[in-house]
Amino acid sequence: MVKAKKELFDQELQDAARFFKCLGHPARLAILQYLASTDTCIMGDLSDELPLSRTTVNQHLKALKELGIIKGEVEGVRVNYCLNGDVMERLKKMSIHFLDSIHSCSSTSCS
Amino acid sequence: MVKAKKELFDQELQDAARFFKCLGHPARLAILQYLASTDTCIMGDLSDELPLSRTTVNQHLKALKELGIIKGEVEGVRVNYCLNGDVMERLKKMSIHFLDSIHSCSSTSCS
DNA sequence: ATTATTTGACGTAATTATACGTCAAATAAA
DNA sequence: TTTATTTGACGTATAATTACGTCAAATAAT
Repeated sequence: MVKAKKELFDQELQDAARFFKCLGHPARLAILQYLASTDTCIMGDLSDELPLSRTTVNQHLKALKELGIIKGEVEGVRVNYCLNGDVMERLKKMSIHFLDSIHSCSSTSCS
Repeated sequence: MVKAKKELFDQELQDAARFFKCLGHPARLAILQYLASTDTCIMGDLSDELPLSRTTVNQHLKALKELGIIKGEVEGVRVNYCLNGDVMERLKKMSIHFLDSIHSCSSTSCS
């Protein structure tokens, strides 16, 4: 790659793409599902649940944290992870807004 | 990477992740927006519109075609691209279903 | 018939993502 | 105090993505 070109697109598209990309791995979707299913969740719970090592799970958590989709409450040596309701809501709205703005063509050339 | 682990997750999660991943690049979102805005669209139109070379645009089109999100009608030497309404609808439903299934926790530990 | 368009296949370089092990620091338990 | 847990930082190897140029084949235009 000579140069990354993502920054040449509309900011809105970049933001949307970042969110979608973060949802673009089954491990991260599984993490979100697990966090939605429980109140208390530390990393060990996740790496027990997922077929991945602790370090890899940590990496996926980092990606989700960077977008603010999840947050971690430090409790001593442990960190209790949970979803960020506000960001999840924004993410949901953004997805629906974007997908609704895309309506398929109805011309005869598109069978 | 010793081995890809994606296939160890639920098929449903894998499918959802594949769709989200495909939406995870601003160029592909821009392509979808453009296709939604016009009836007739050949690749030259897209590479004029986007800040990317024709070959790169072609690569993104390929990714979208592989998931069935768009389709191309061959018209002589040209290919008229358009959205696949059915798949777009499925994608929309899947997104909403998945995101709705994730509701943030309400415990006191999650402020 | 010759020239111009348009596309997809192929190859390639650079970047990013994925997966994991090891280690040190911090806290908890013994 | 010593030992065990838990986490995040760091490094590393492999795979995938992104971006582009070149080329041949097919069709359209001259």
